[in-house]
Amino acid sequence: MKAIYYDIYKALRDKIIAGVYPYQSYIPSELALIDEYQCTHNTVRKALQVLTMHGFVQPIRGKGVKVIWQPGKRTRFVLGDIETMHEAASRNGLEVSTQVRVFERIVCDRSVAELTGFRVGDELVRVERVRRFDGANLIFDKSCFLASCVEGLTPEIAASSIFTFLEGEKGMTITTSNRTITMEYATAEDREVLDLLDFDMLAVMENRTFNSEGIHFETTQSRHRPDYFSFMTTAVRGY
Amino acid sequence: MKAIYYDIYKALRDKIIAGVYPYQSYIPSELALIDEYQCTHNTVRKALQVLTMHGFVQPIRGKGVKVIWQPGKRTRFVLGDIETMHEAASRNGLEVSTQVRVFERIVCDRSVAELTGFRVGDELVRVERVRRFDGANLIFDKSCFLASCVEGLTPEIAASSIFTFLEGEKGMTITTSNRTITMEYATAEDREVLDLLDFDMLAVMENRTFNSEGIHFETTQSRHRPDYFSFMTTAVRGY
DNA sequence: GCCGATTTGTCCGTATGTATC
DNA sequence: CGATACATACGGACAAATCGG
Repeated sequence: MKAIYYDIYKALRDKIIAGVYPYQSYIPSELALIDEYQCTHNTVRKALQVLTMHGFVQPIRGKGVKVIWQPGKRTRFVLGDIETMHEAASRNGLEVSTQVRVFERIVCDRSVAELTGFRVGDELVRVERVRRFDGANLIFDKSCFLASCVEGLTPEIAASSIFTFLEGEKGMTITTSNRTITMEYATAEDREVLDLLDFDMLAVMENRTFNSEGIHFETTQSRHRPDYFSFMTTAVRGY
Repeated sequence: MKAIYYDIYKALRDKIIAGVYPYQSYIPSELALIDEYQCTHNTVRKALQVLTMHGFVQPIRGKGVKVIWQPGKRTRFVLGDIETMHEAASRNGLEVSTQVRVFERIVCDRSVAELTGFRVGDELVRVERVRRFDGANLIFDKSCFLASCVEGLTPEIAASSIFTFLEGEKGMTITTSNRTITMEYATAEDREVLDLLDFDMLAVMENRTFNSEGIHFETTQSRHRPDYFSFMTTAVRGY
């Protein structure tokens, strides 16, 4: 992302998070931002639009652009943007270790197609990983990747970061991720793999990820122990 | 919303949902859309941007704009945009009835402030509602509204639709909603109020809603029976 | 491998409308 | 009423990626 509007977006976002522009205050006007960043109206507006859709500010006609973001009180694990497990973990000040339980090539049949959204006959790589942090196995990831998109992937890479591998070595760009969050009963397998204490249900987040070609190349089902699950997002009317 | 870009957005979105532009196909090019809607490049692009951020399409440089939306398989209840309980229900083909359990004015103290994000001393209206559909009490809503924003609200209105009242009679515009999804153990009160069967945990969605003035005027905690909870959203990298 | 046509991505400059103060 | 500030749209320019001849 090397666009002017994106630089402005990041600068404003970071100032809001740092408290330079506090909750309920107004950020500088469009005209002031034009002056500061030496660009046009439209470029500033694009930055403000992204800032708005991420829930940081709200523009009010005739008045200004008001900060509506407050620092989160929840510690625990928080998701909501596209980020790797390690990014999320370090943001929470945690060390994650990953154990790869399954790593195999399969051909997509009807039942897998139903679960993952891939087509019957697609060549897939199936990976199951257990995420351990805070001294317990807390997340169970069951993934399928389109084999043609992850050529060269090994169990060793899966244990560190698949996304870093894909975006680095394979030059792929992860773009869109469609998510569904539900709750499910823990299965016998969940109980065997995770440290569930006496929880009998899990927070399940399904993620269908598309690359910059618009190809659906990954479906991951992340099964979280309930006390470590927290998801944040923003909805904006009209946009 | 009476803007050209928004009309284009809606037209394209509806065609995608209707299957006119199926999954993995390309929608008409920007040039074709300019021709069709008699507007400029930029206006079309704004419509495409919104379509992208809602997870319907993904633009690919040099090729076109590809549809990545698939019809959801999940029945049950689905949330994800800003909509009223009744909108959501009718989308799922259900009749909802609402029972108002609590309706009172309170002054925000430290513990309420902690829970809701309002300031100590704010005058609030506290409402508790139980949503019944499919023959069972399935959702327990605990809300607080800024009293100054909901003058004239009655228990009768709360039983039908508070948002319709606010957007209609009071001319308020609901704009941004910051959401957090977690899982919690059911309390004795939950068990008393909801038909929980043998579920001992709930999906809890907290909603902090801002109006067009950027005023945080509502916090609602919706406690869902797990088997009727399903949340969908889209994350886009870069935007 | 090159070139030109097509398509999306970013940005500029301008004009007009609407809401607030 | 005028100044300020956000909202929408126009028209033009060039960059970057893709594809076919």
